[in-house]
Order: sequence, then structure tokens, then C-alpha cells
Amino acid sequence: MGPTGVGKTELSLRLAEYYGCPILNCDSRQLFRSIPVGTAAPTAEEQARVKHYFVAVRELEEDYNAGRYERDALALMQELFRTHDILVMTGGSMLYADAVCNGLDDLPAVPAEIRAEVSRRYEEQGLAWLQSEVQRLDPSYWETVDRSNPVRLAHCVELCMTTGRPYSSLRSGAVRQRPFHILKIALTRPREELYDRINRRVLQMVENGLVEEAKAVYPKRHLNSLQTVGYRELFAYMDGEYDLNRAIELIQQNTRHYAKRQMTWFRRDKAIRWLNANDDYEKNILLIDSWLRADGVQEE
RNA sequence: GGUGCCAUAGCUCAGUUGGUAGAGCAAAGGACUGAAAAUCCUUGUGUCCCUAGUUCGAUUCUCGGUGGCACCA
Repeated sequence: MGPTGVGKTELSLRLAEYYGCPILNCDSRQLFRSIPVGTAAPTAEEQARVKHYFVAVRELEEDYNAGRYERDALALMQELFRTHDILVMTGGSMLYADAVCNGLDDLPAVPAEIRAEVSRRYEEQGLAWLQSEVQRLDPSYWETVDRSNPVRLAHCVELCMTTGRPYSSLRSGAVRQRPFHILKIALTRPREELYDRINRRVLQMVENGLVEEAKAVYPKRHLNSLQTVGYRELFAYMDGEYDLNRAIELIQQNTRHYAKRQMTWFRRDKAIRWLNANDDYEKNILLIDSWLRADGVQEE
């Protein structure tokens, strides 16, 4: 793991080469086809070095989420562990990583008409409607939920409507035991350096054709998969809201914001072991190897 | 050269009928079990451009200066 732009790709490639194993992508946007430039997906050359899974395997239209990722990842890992002792998973989507490591509670899929209904009433009646519905349908969740967050409230209402039960009664928060050992590693580097890399990477993406890529998917801009840094700003630019330079500045800024949110999540996870992104790859790989030995995963 | 307007938080600006000031953005911190590159929450002391004057007290009024903008020559 590690914030966007910290340098995960190259270390994960070398680590996978070292152990002779494939890489499972854990990035909620690299999963999709059609947006490789803006999501900094592994290139053809990188994928030629190491077999990758979960890269460019979903259509933008698909309703994908962390729960589906958990199931897909566990199923694949069960297969791969038949022929590999070690697997590398890399990516910055923390909810997806947590879904694989700790598991999510079993929730039914929300029927499209319920989702549409909730979304319509929220648009018509605003946050107050969501708030009063949560108070009515799930008073216990109301006590703890972030009451200004429409996404959280809507999710609760959708599940109450789908199941006829309070959403909170479906939540156990239980951590699942996995049939494999997990070593969580995160890369870090000084913030100034990280922000500088992000700023430069955005410019590089534009040189690599990000604007053209965004133009190609512009007709699909309302899809959830395209509610993504780098695309939203360019869609707004194409709508004439501001010029290209402004769009680029905003992409840089929003990417920095994203990296900051990722850092907040990492700091909370005490299981994470940290690596300095400026250290030699060799040094970091040896360190990881020693952690695996200490955990009893690798034999001496 | 003349006249007018402006000078307040990193940026754009508001405001103080004279009692040392506050919004948005930025930035920082945080939350987050199915939209998660999403969504949401918290945090605002800064020679109020400089000098002198009036005043118990000036960022606020007056004179001068400096810088910027506009108009007229």
C-alpha cells in the first residue's frame, strides 16, 4: 500500500519477480478498461514482466464495489495459492484492501429500482429526507452515523428498504479469519516530495494522452467509475467551466487531497509495516523477506 | 505630470458608525464495512502597506510617502 504516486508499482514488480509470483491489483479504478493513463495502470511492459490480475477487467458501465472485489479476490487467491506460496497485492484503495484482509458483512445487492427511488427522493427533498428516513428506519444507526454524509445515509436507507430490517442489524463489524497470512506493507516518503511527484506525474499523464482518453469516455461521464480524479476535472473543462491549465491544476490538487486521505487511513492501521520509498529496492525487499521469516511464513 | 480608486490570513475579498477583524478557496487534522480516486466533518493572530497627526484609544478619520489599477494629459 501507499498513497498515490509514492512509487508502489516498481517495488511491487520487483517483489513479485523476487518471489516469482503474480500481482493482484487493489486499485478501484485500475480495474476498469478504457482509463489506463489517468489511473496510472501498469503498462504493457510492466505486465509483461509480471502476470497481473484485476487490471482492466471491468467495463466502465459495471456496478462494481468493494463487496464484489472481496469475493473476486478471495476466489482468485484460492486458485493461485495452489501453485504459489506468496502473492503480492498492491494498490491504494483502502476499503478494497480492508475488504480482502478483514472481510465485509454479508449484505444483499440493492435492486436498481430502490437505488433509483432513494436517489430521486434525495434529489427532490434533499439531505433532510435521508436524515428523517434513517431516524425512522434505523434509529440505532442514526446515533452513530455521520449525519451530513448523504452517501452513508442513502446506503442505510437502501438496505433498510431492500431487507425490511434496520441496516445496523446487518452490520456485525466482525473481522474474518483468512486461510492465509497477511503482511501489510506501506511505502512512505516526505510529503513535500510526494506532492512534487504527484504534480509532475499529472503533467506526464497529460503528455501521455490523458485529455484524449477523457474525451473518449466523455459520453459516459455520469458513471460511477468515472467519478475519478483526472476525469471529472477534464469533463468540466470540456463543458467550458474553466480552461485546460485550470483543469490540470485541479487534478494536481485533488490528487494531493486523495493522497492525504489515504495517509489518514494508513495511520490508523497499526498492522502496517512501513518502508521508506527512497531506500533501495533491494534493501526494502530484504526487509520484507525478513518480516516474512519472522512471521514464520518463509523458511530459513 | 494631473485626478480618482485600491492596499486586511498563502490567494480572492468582506468588515470594523474609532474599542486590534472574518468568509470562500488553499493548507493541516480527522471519519469512513458495498459509490471509496467516492462522500463527509473539524481547524482562521494576521506588523489590517509605512510615517506623522487628531484621540483615552487608529486597521478604521486627516496629512504625507510607497506600491498597484483606471481615467485624463
